[in-house]
Amino acid sequence: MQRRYEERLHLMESGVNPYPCAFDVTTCSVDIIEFFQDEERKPVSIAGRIMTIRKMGKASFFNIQDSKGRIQIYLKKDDVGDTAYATFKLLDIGDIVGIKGYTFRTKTGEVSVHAETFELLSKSLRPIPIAKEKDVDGQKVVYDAFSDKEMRYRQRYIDLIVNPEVRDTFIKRSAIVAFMRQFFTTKGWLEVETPILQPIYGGAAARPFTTHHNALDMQLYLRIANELYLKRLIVGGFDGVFEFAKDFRNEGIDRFHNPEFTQVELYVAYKDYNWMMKQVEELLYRTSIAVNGTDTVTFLGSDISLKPPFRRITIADSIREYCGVDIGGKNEQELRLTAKDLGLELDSKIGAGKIIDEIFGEFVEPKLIQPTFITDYPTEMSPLAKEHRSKPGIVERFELIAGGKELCNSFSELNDPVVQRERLESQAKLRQRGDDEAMIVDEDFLRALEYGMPPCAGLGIGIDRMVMLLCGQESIRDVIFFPHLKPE
RNA sequence: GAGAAUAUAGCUCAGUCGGUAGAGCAACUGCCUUUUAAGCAGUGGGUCGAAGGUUCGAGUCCUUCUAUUCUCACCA
Repeated sequence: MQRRYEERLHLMESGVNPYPCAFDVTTCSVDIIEFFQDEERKPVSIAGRIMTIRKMGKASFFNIQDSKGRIQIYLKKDDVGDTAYATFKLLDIGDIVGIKGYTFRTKTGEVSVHAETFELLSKSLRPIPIAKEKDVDGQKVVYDAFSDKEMRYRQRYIDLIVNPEVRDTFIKRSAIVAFMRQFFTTKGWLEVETPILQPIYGGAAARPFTTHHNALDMQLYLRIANELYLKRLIVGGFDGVFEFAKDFRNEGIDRFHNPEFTQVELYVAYKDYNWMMKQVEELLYRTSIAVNGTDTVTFLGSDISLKPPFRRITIADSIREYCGVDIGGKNEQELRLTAKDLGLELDSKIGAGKIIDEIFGEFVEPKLIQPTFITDYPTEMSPLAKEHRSKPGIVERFELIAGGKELCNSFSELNDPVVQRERLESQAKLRQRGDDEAMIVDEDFLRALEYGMPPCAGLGIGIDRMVMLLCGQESIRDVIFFPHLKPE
């Protein structure tokens, strides 16, 4: 590194600006290769980072990498002159250069750029890890790949330079979000923004991050969900609203959880959860086709088909199917015994709904690899969902499970302000008993409902998990640029 | 929060029974005008994650700490 600092000074002394302002780029690596025609000496101007250098005395080959890929450059002393060639010899892997020249094919058949002039665009002072690759029978073999996961996450910029598949994943993530946004927008729904700093957090069962507003001298929370604000907008008269939202939950970290994560929430007036299931099927299928060109993805070693319709089964039926026990009509005590028979150790504080959720999460969910709508949850587990139109004690709610993990959560939204108040107040009681994930009574939200909210279907989709599924990535850290790590 | 594993050169990794630190690539110096893991000859490069301890002597054994990875718990 010391050497490179000296080189930078040396270049400046010899009249080369190591950090010029701009360079006129006319094309990119993959376009040159794609549109190459042998008879043609097409003039090009291209820029990128030097990734390999092969010096052979008075001529050299090197590869540059731009945002699309790599291309080989041929540089000959006779063409660029003694001074320029001497400057070239001072360059390092990692430096960013601009080249003007023309396209040609080498003796060994590689489409390349014959440089006529080149210009240093940015001097790199730190060596980047070099991964060399070789074609063996058409397969790319990579040697000495930059693979230390901690460094890859801490210094994602290097990961992106050195490991092209990482870049591809994030490009696909962007395409997924762009497609979903277009999907929602063309249906006529409005993209909105709601507060991240909230005086009362709500909309989910989770522990929040707290922060403090100095001027107002008040405690604020980073949102755990945006549900209650979006429903206020439905009260306000919008037919459909959605928000791609960073949410924050103060909980453990593993390969499915990051403390900040992205969720899209959607609320559409006059619809119910049955309608929403169709929307989810259509959305997943079309997104997969749009970004992958196929409706099948491979995740954790399983082929998953996203072709509608997805299987639908009630949570009670799913437990009957996978555990062979019937939970229908059982009270808390009976459910507790059932769970014990299945071998589950349960906290004595949790109620009937939570017991069902535990049984489901332990024995059913991991087995649901193909996309499956689990429907009709116990009311107790779902304080914001509307009572089922025909089944007592049950709400109109579904979760979509795929690859053994929850991807979406949705319900026919509860819009009876009196019932909603009762539900939140019983949450408050759970809270007093020590359940720090129980919800808080949000008086303004209840006031909004009292003015009248139309029937409404709501949906939340975990974007990170959806990207994992569609990209075949097995860790959430591989679909978030900068996953949370402890400080170095 | 619990358990297991890992931490050695810029990167990827060896390092035997405790005896003065090794390789490939990268870097540096030569040679080389169509190479592609370019080649050939030579050179330099280390607080062995941190702090203690045992020992004549520690990369290696012991203790504590830190970070990461994986699994489990909580959660989406």
